[in-house]
Amino acid sequence: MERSRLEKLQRLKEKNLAYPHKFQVSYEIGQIRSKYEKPTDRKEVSVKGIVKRISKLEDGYIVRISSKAGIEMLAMCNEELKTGEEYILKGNIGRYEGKLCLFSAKPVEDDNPLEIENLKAEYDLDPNFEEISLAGRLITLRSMGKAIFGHLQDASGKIQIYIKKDIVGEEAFKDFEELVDTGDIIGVRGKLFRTNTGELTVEVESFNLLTKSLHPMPEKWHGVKDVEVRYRQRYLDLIANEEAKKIFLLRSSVVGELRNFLNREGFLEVETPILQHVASGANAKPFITYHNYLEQNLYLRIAPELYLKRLVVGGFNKVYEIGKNFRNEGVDTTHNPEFTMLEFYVAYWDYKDLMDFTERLISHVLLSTVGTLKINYREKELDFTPPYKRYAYFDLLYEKTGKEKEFFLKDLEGLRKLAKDLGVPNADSLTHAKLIDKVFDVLVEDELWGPCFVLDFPKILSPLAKTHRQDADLVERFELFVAGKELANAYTELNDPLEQRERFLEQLREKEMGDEEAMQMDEDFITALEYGMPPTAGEGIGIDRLVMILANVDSIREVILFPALRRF
RNA sequence: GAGCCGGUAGCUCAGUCGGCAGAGCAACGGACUUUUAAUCCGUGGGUCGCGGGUUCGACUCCCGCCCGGCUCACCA
Repeated sequence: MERSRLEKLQRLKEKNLAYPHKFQVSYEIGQIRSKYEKPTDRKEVSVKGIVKRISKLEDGYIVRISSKAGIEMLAMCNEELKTGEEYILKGNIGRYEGKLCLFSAKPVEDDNPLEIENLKAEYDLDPNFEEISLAGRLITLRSMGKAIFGHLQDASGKIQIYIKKDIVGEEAFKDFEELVDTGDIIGVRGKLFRTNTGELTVEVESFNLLTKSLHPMPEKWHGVKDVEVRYRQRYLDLIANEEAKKIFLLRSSVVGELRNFLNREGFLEVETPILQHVASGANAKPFITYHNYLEQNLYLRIAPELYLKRLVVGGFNKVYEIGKNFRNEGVDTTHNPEFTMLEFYVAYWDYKDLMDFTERLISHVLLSTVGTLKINYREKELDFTPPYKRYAYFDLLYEKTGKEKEFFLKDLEGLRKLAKDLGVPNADSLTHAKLIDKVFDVLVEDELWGPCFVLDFPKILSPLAKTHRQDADLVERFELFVAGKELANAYTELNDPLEQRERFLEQLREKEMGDEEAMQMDEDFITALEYGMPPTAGEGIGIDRLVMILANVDSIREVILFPALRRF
């Protein structure tokens, strides 16, 4: 804690001004901005302006340009402009932190450019001295002597405040100067106006310090870069780094739109146990915990699958759950020990119905969050316009190796040799199923860039999927691949309890042969199947990975608010 | 778990060959009533991740440990 701030807090306490219980706000910051700032639809325009200030970003420059009369806006530009020079800039009109901004701006010759005033008149409305009260964290302060400017911020946006000695009075002005720091949370009451440069601003008539920050804020220009601070103290990341905040707002709207879509399609949202007696439904190592009263070990679920299918047995024909799964495995850029999955099940559908449905679901999420089906990921385009390409599992392997399905399923030693030649680690000790999986991984997965379905997996990889109607070696299963990563996994569900028991037994044999991730037998689930589960299809979608793709980030930690880290 | 890279002021980062620990922002004092990465003048601020070792002398070289990043292995 910083000593000067503690001393200020002490004085606030003496004046009985510290930590008030309530401050009435008339708007959220983002609300008042959207009331007076119209959406821009990215129209291409040319604007005339004088360059006032240039700031370098990682990629290009952000430029403040001004009209002759001093009205200002921003421009994002890749070319280096000269301060003080007048340019005509052509670009797409948008907003950056609420301010009008010309994106992809390029200097051009144009005999009929707009004035900044024209754009402002169109998109930025006159607040007409509306009386409002707002609160937020004070993130910048610019003292001019007898007047002070600053910005208040919350997750919805930021807004400028203007504190004038004449207006707030001698004593309040002195209090502000002596007791308020950047980082404090303050409430203001006053009139909305626009400054000479055109920025929406609260002319403060009175203010209250609501909460003192006892630590200085991260640096305003560079933000917080240290990932240890960003992940362990995510609140600082959210305050200081606009990009980080945007990712989590995006994540929230993705999850919201998934719910909207599924609810509209007649699905029922349910919650199933996270503490389970049997860790099954996926191939993974579980976390083990202990329940004192029950006097037994429980597992944190590795998947909700077997419980959701029990609900289909119970007559809930369309169910879904969005929730955490827990897997006691490595941590890296695509794996966090707890991660969020959407799983849904539909009675009387098969996996082909699910492919069509997946295309509709993804389309809905993309259009309602990022607003387009074509996005850039890692410098390459991803086009989610349906239909996605569909490839049969063994066709992909045949293309790469010239070998047919029989080779992979029957010639274990030949397969083992192929795996070794491909450099698959521990090829000598892997089980048959693992070998196929690894070989597919090495040969094919990275190349599945555009969204595509891989379908008809070998049965030995899929203990819960129904045998293929045309080929007893296969199951009716598909995975959706995007950017070389598995994004969704789905199949026609195995609903024959006798066959399901055999498949579990096969898994137990795999476990004995050294596959630690082979599935556990779930007798209670088989009992449920014995009562009869209708023909059903089910699917799981990794929410974290979906958000990674939409946010164009390559680490799962960027889309999880508090990712798993070692205790410091 | 292995290999490589990193940890220096509240934040972002420099620190040469082993020779007094640096800048910008933030903070503190002062000027400034439409500024906006405000500007101008001045001041203070360090367990150089932790612990050993080498050396007259270590942020710097060596060893061990902690934390993180990337790559790999396991996994979605």
